Amino acid sequence: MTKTKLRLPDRKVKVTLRDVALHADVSESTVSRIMRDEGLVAEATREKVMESVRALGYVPNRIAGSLASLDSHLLGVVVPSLSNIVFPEVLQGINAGLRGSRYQAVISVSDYEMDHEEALVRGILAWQPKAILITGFDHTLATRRMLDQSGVRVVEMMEIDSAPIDIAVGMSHRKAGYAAGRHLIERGYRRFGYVGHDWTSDRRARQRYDGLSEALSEAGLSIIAHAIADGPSAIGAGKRQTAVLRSMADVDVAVFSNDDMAVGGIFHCMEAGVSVPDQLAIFGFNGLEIGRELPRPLSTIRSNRFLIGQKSIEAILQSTERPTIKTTIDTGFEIFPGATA
Amino acid sequence: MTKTKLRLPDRKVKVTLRDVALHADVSESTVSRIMRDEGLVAEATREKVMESVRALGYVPNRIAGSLASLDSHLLGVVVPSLSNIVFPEVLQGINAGLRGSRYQAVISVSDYEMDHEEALVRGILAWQPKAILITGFDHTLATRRMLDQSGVRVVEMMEIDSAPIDIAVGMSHRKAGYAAGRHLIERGYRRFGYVGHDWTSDRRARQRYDGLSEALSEAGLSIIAHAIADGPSAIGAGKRQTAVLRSMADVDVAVFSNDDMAVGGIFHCMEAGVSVPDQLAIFGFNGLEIGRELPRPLSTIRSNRFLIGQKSIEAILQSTERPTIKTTIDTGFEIFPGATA
DNA sequence: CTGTTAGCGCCTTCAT
DNA sequence: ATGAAGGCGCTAACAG
Repeated sequence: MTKTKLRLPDRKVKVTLRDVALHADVSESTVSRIMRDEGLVAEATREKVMESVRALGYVPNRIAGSLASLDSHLLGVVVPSLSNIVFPEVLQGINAGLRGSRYQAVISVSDYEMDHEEALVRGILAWQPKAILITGFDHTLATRRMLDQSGVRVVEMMEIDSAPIDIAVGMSHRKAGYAAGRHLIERGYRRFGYVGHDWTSDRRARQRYDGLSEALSEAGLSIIAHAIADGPSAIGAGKRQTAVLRSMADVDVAVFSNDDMAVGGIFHCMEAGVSVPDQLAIFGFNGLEIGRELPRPLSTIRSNRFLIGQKSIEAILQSTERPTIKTTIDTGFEIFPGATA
Repeated sequence: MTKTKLRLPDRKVKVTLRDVALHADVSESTVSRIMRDEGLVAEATREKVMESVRALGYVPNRIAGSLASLDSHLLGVVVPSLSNIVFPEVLQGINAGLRGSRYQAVISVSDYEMDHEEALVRGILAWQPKAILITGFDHTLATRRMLDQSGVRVVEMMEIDSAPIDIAVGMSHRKAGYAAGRHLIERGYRRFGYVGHDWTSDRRARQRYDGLSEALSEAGLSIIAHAIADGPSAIGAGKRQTAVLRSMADVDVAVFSNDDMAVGGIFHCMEAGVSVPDQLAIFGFNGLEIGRELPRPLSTIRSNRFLIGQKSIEAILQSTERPTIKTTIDTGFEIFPGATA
């Protein structure tokens, strides 16, 4: 038996930069430069090396790379949910903004639990991201402190009614609620009902409600009946709570916490033979596709979810160092008159 | 001026394991053990160290940790889209399955572009994940080779009609289409129309169509009219194509590529005053909430998206080493009779 | 129960 | 245009 050093030769041996360097008979740094196409390299050398790369099936190890360069090229993203379609839409905007850049988003879902969010943020920071995009202003104290002290860029998405840690990108939900109120008052509605879902986890719905109340109050009006579902927003919940609302008071318009709930309201009216908007007007929030395609387009407020994601990325890429001044970016909203109110 | 060594003392100096060790007057490995709570440590030492951790605001660097331990605890996930709600639902299942485990999912979106998917997979593999969950069986040759050679666990999600690289978790779309056909034939329908969307990016819709055709063919029937939208599935597209279909032939049932399209069909009928299912029956696929809450519940086939995500994680966690045998997990489907067909 | 010693795989000066 | 040397921050044996 020859004196060969024992190795584990089989398939699973991961091939490293060094293996490529040996195979191509150049130094590791040359291979490194080529893999990152940075610095000058002779065309002949490059080809020789790339051949070795292919031959060995080399895949660079970004973990080692990030450690050495102290730059992970990672962005952390935290959203509360994926079942509410608005958040996937924000993610699409993020994705679109990231195309072509060398950054990579790492998405986490908090399920509307602030403690879980805290754990997620801690876990994300451990990956040394260049930035964190998080939903809203509601975080535990520890989360806020971690984000602040991390020194990385922080975008708080969806709303702009508070002071951000670094950057806020979104719209004023309070103003949206107010605008809805003004709009409906001008259209002659006076007997307002409200159909909503659990506010404890969705403070922005609450803010819209507050804005609505303010507009009504200024006009000497108020919301005369409320029907609130326990759980998250959903079509079925909207349907059931609309029935509840109608049994409570004779309202001429129902304002919903969002389009999902409002679509449920429409379906209830269809089933109950209630004419919309003559007997009951319906107003939502978000501007989802389903609302637009209903036989009678849903009256609602369009929020620009995709734009929020996109602008967030733009803001970060503009400068990956956190400046001393805080930024707020208003992506606006727009009343969509529709035909249900 | 005293002879102090110049440092950059300000906030941004990242604190490392070593800083904590020095501060607490223990060795680095002790701190390391405590941070990972692994191995035995005296309670007194632990507290002393944790105090230093808090005092310094130490956040472990997982990049360095992963490099040293050769274990990233990362799972790569690739879905084609987030706008089609079924994929967020799969992600929720993944998330649920991951809760409590020490793995973290990194999600990427291919936008139904196989070349982009290839780039994503390459990028993910560079992070040395323990597994990759990818959608479907349609990948570029290079993607397939990378996945195969990587040696990591690979789950191909959503469908099970082909041989997987490692694990397949999903349902037979061909059988679902076939079942829909049988069901509708038994209910007496004979003049079949089909409303669909772009097949090139959604091969599973095509498989359901093939299954449907097969069932019809066995009964001596066939699809007598097709209306296909160019773009992706959407309510609006379903609505418009239903109008097209009705102008083409006098069908008594329209089978849709999925529930989004089918809901559009329902809306078209409402607007056009077409009675469902008497004048036109409508059948979808997926079993989305909206279908169930319609005044007349949508007849459809329930797929178990959440379960697919969950089972995929289970399969991986069961053994993070790729075995030689391939596994297929059928998450099934179920006809939901509804009231539109 | 705690410390020591080597790396993990790559990048970044700095030479040459 | 290329190479050599020294880390990046942490973990993994092994001692003790």
